[in-house]
Amino acid sequence: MAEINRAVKGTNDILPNNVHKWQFVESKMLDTARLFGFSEIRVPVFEHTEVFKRSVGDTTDVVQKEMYTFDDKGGRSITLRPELTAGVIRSVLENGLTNGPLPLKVCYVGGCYRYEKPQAGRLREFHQFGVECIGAAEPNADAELISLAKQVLNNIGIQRIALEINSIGCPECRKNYQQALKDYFKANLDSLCDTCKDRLERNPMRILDCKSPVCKDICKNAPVVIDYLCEECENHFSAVKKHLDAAGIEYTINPHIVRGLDYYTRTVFEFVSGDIGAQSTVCGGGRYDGLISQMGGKPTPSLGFAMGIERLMMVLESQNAVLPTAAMPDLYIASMSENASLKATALCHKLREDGFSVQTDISARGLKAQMKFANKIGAKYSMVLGDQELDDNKARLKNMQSGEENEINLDNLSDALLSALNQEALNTLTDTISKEQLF
RNA sequence: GUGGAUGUAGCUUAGUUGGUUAAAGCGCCAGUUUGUGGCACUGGAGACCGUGGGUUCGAGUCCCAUCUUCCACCCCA
Repeated sequence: MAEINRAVKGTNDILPNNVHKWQFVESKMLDTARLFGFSEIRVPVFEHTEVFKRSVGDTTDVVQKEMYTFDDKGGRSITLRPELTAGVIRSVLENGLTNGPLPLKVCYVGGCYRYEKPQAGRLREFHQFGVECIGAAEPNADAELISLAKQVLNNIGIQRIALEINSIGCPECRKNYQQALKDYFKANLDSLCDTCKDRLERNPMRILDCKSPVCKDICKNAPVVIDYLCEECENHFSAVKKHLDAAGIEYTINPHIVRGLDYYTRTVFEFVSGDIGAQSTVCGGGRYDGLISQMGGKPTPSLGFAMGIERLMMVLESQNAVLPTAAMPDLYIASMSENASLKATALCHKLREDGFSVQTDISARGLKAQMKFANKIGAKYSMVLGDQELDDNKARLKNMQSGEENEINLDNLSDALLSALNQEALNTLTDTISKEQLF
């Protein structure tokens, strides 16, 4: 098939028949974040390439082989954001937001771009919801952030989700740990898989993440970060755990969580789902105390997380979560003559001004076809306009579910429709209430 | 980047050992007393069988290449 009618590899369209699910999920996310004091921030889809190299890390896979980078016509090296933290921090610094009251709490929703090989839960364009809390050093900030993530997941209807936490320490204690790791793995060098041999010098912590059975086996007895934390990091981590306990949030400590982005320090965490295949991390985040100074700001302890919206959608799908259904039109007006069509136009205009969702025939179809259409689009009410109705200035408002009809005066259409819809809503409400009372 | 699977109407699929105008269901459009939807019936539109080569008298069926999609590695959300 020609390129012109095919989406780029690894990209997805969100079609009208399920865009409401996205709208629901995104608005829940932003609403929940607001409860914790976070305001939305919107930053560009692309940045100077350097922004990502500096923050995400020059040696990471994301920067080395996954970025969409190009020169613009002015000769600037531009990169499509592979994640949003970097751009958000850039914006925060550029606009002097750290000079305002701290902590600064911002959140975002947006597309990210990574040149990867697509598979389940992995796309080249994907969407993240995330938050950044800037200027908060205390351990209860970490716990608050995790509790926000947890509540977001709850509020969109995710079930069976596991929280795993770890501390990877500060640059100081990590130095010792990495040395200990290297020593340990060097002793087992021959048994390691090839990729892990490479990792040994570059980033030994990644070996802990390896899925190869042999490496996994070796890792069982490897030194654990937590044992190498300096006193401050140790205290911080145990305080985080206490606050999580206080909030009643369950977690397991997974010493193998090693975030792939360079900027993380101390607390790191993931929410993992067993329902969506190999790409099971649905939310990842942690503390990045060094990032802001790395980006040219004053040292400012900060933290954040990001969630993959597509992956969350997959979890919801596989858990058969009940999402709100799309809003249906309130009324469909069928018309049977030129004059009726004119009247329909006038009525639609008025009703829409009054805030109703109304449709009428714009395809010159016969009455029967119009009714079929009204049915297919799920109109709650329908109304037929012909010469008779125009003469009487009256029509019958038909409830499409029950088939009941009520004669109404066309001058009072808005009021009649409103009270019909209200009655309907009331009925379903009392219906569900009486059902609940049965139990 | 590596590996495995896949590709026939909008969707889900059938297509016998290669043999005329490639089927079906759903969906779409239109009709079944010319003023009323959901059910039923009838009809219609819609496919260069992913793409490009090759083998053959003849290819949706066989071979090669390429692309897409899916799954895993890797990496991450």
